[in-house]
Amino acid sequence: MAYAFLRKLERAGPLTDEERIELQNLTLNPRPVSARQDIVTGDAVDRVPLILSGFACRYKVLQAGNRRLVSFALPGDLCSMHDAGTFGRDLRLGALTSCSVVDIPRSRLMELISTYPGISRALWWVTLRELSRAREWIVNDTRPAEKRLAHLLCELLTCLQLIDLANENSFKFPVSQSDVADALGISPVHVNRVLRALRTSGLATWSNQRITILDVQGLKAFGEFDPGYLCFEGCGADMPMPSTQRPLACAS
Amino acid sequence: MAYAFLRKLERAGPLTDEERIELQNLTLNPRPVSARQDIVTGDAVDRVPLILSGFACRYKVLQAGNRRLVSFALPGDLCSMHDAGTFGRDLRLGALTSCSVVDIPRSRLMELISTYPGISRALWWVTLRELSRAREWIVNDTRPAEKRLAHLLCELLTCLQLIDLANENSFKFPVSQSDVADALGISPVHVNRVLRALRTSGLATWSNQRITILDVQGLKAFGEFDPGYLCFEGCGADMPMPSTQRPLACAS
DNA sequence: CGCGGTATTGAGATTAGTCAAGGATTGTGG
DNA sequence: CCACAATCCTTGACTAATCTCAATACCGCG
Repeated sequence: MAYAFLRKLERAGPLTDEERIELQNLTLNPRPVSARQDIVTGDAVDRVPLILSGFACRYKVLQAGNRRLVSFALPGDLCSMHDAGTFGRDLRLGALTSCSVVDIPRSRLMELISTYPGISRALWWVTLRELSRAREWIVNDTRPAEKRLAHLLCELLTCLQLIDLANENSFKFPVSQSDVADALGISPVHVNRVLRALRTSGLATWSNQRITILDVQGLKAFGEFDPGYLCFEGCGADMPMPSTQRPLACAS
Repeated sequence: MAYAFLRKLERAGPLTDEERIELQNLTLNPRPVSARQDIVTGDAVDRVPLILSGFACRYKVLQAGNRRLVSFALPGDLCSMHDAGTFGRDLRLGALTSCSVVDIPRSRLMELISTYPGISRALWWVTLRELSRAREWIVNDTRPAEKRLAHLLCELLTCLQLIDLANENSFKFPVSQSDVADALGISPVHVNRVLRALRTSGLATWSNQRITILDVQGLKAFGEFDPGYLCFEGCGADMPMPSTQRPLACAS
């Protein structure tokens, strides 16, 4: 179950066996969360949720009553780690499908960060990646709906491939069109229409909870998708990093 | 000139006199950048730009040729500190007005982070704040244009007040409506129309490069502006922080 | 089989974009 | 200090994108 988590963190840079084991130990005793439920209820700032399986999202409910997702949370994603407390208090974390979640004590995470440079670096990387992705979503919001959806599908494909939840050109996606609408900031009806347009163009299809990209290169080009913002290259060897004990160093 | 910079960083938590002096020393020898010019040209990853005066922005140019801002950079803002290198390579930093900028050697910043816990914490805070703001911009993108602009004006007022560039209800804003359009993801013409609507509603005016909020409470309510996402409360005393030497601790 | 949620489609309303023109403002050089 | 150029602002008319409402079809599940 910890596979996706480790797989993802190792993108930041190599982990030692010891670090891997410590991280793996964090993933014991998961709890189920059923679809459409909030994963964090109340002000549980002392625990950091880690998604082990299922699709979740960070979101906010606007005054008009509509919801806007600011990011998806996929298996292996550590959520609201740095933005609980005074940060991101207004954002909620909800399960889109039924999920398996582990609540990691924040203090335990702190210990690991203080002890293991690799873990410190990895968690730094997670945060910077979030920032990069958030900004890409802002940019994506200025594209027309069709490109916007194309871009999102490419992002999902790429991120799910990383954790072996997608093959070369398709992935299971048991999420409603309404959820995607809230992720894109457009209406559910329009999602449906745009989806048809992509199907008609021979770019992608979505049926039986499975999204299939018929023309991967074509969809990426159309959606102006450049995976650079996903920071899969990790912190990079060219980055100045005076000491792995200093998380900031990793990214600066 | 370092006033805004220090003022801002101290929001994360108190700095010692020594830390303050070190930070102040970073702001020597600024260079001018004229309006409409990129502040960082080429791949100058070894230097971190700090805006001392003027309005700048992080932005990206889309395939269609239009530009989208992902954030403003105001006096005192340290830019692309953590997202240069592999992070945010596709984002550019441009001056909206003529600016005064200092290029801080990245290595020097690293030294300070490793040496001073207060500085380490402050720079961590800067990053998390950026994330929080980016997500708020995503949310704002789903509001209708009028509310979107209202929200932005509230954000600007609040952020500029912090560095004494705004009084109770107005601030100088020598930026074009086109720039605001790119920040909101709407057309310049529509910005103008929406502006008129706000004026007609008696909420705000913009003339002579000065934005005046006629009804601060009204505009905030209309734009659904809640300053929580700006993280002005800093890292908070309630946050677990095992050691100030560990930047991650501050925010987690 | 029937029910509830979801998907799909159409028609009309609304929001926002584009194009175009004229007016205002700013900056510059004589 | 003025004239000019350039940019920016403002507005109107039209177009395009998207939303809302509503009806129907589909699907999984009990």
